[in-house]
Amino acid sequence: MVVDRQSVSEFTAGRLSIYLRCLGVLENESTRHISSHDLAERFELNSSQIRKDLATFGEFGVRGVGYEVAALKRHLIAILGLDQIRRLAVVGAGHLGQALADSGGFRSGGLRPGGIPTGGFAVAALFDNDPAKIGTRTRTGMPVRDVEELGEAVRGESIEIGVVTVPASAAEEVVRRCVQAGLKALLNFTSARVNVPSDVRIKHVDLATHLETLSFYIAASAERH
Amino acid sequence: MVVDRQSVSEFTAGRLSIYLRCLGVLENESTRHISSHDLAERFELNSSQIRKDLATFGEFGVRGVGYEVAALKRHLIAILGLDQIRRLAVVGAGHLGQALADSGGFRSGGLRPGGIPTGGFAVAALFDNDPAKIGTRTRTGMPVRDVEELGEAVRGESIEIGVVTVPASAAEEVVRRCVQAGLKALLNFTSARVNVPSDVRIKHVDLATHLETLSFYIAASAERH
DNA sequence: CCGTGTGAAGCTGTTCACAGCT
DNA sequence: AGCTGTGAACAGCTTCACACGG
Repeated sequence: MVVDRQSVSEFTAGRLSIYLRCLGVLENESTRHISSHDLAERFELNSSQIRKDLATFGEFGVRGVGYEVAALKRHLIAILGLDQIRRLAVVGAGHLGQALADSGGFRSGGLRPGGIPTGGFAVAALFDNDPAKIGTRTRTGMPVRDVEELGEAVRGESIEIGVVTVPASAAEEVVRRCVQAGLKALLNFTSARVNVPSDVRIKHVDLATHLETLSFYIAASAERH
Repeated sequence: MVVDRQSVSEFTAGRLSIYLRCLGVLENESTRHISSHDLAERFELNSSQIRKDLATFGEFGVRGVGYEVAALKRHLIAILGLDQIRRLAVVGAGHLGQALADSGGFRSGGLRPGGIPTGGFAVAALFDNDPAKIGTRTRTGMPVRDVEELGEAVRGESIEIGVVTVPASAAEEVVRRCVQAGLKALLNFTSARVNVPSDVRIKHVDLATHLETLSFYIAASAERH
């Protein structure tokens, strides 16, 4: 099964990640097989959508039976590229950047049969441009490095993903640096909408907008003309 | 203009927040009027979409002229319910929860003509269930309170939005408590997909899924059958 | 007979194009 | 003449329903 990954929608890609999490739960409960219908019922998903999403990448199920939990989980790990550790650079050593660096990334793949972790994410380095912060360490001891070293670090330390946690006013400059450094995927926590070349993926996690959206739904209609 | 807010899509609501930010930039540059076309060009948006989104809530523009920046900004602030401070409770005093509490919420509305802040978000309290953490303070001095006090605090301190930053395994229990306490909007940072009653809004900000989605797009197709 | 994989139908969100107001 | 507001066309995502394989 060959698919152009870039043509897969973010909706689908995001759900693959959710399915992976569900399968992890089932595996812990020693469930060996599951049908799309039962999976949907159990985790409040849609069974047709599960089948469609999976069918994009191959034929993983058996008609009349369903899917084998462990095998499907392995496939999803491979499809999502989680069978290796992916290294992150956090740029911006403010409260949020330090918190993310200290949380140590995320274990995604779970454990292989032998108990060996299969992959996930690791924060490889934390950067800032403030001389007062450079050289200090976070609570868990991760050093704050000069953002001037970013390009060098990305190339020398196999870093693939940039996490941008600077003030909005610095976002454009920092994203430019990340692209320049060769990062192909960025997670942007600022409220700035920054443009990147088409071969770079950027995801916006804009907390202000999320809160404002919630505010919208709980607001009484009070607009006066 | 009367609209059932619940029927407005999250896409539209999110864009209103983005438009508000754009108008803030224009206001700082002393731009008085702008057409949907120029607004779209300037911030890489779509002009038809801007007009459609705004038209949902009223007729804010003048044909042949465009929109008045200050007036439209005021309308958006009212529509988004940002003409008052909305108070947040952060539940989970780990790295992320403390970082969010210390970042002090977000100023959304900007300044009124007189320089008075118009509104935004304020972190009113931080909770945890770990006796070792309760009673301690964050870097900026915010106290960590016992999650048992949540209901009382929500009712007594006009808290409207809950921010869930606990481990995934505790998410369901914490969300239940938030709903019980009377919170009508939740921002969930855990990877657990939790169900809430239909009168409560929940937004999932699942960092693991965001990273896994990025991983998907940068992964070489390596699935072996 | 059961459940997957999939074309077709349905629905939602986006873009187009123009009538109508200033 | 210029630009908004809006119905109609379009695109993309979701759901349905069933043929097919086990």
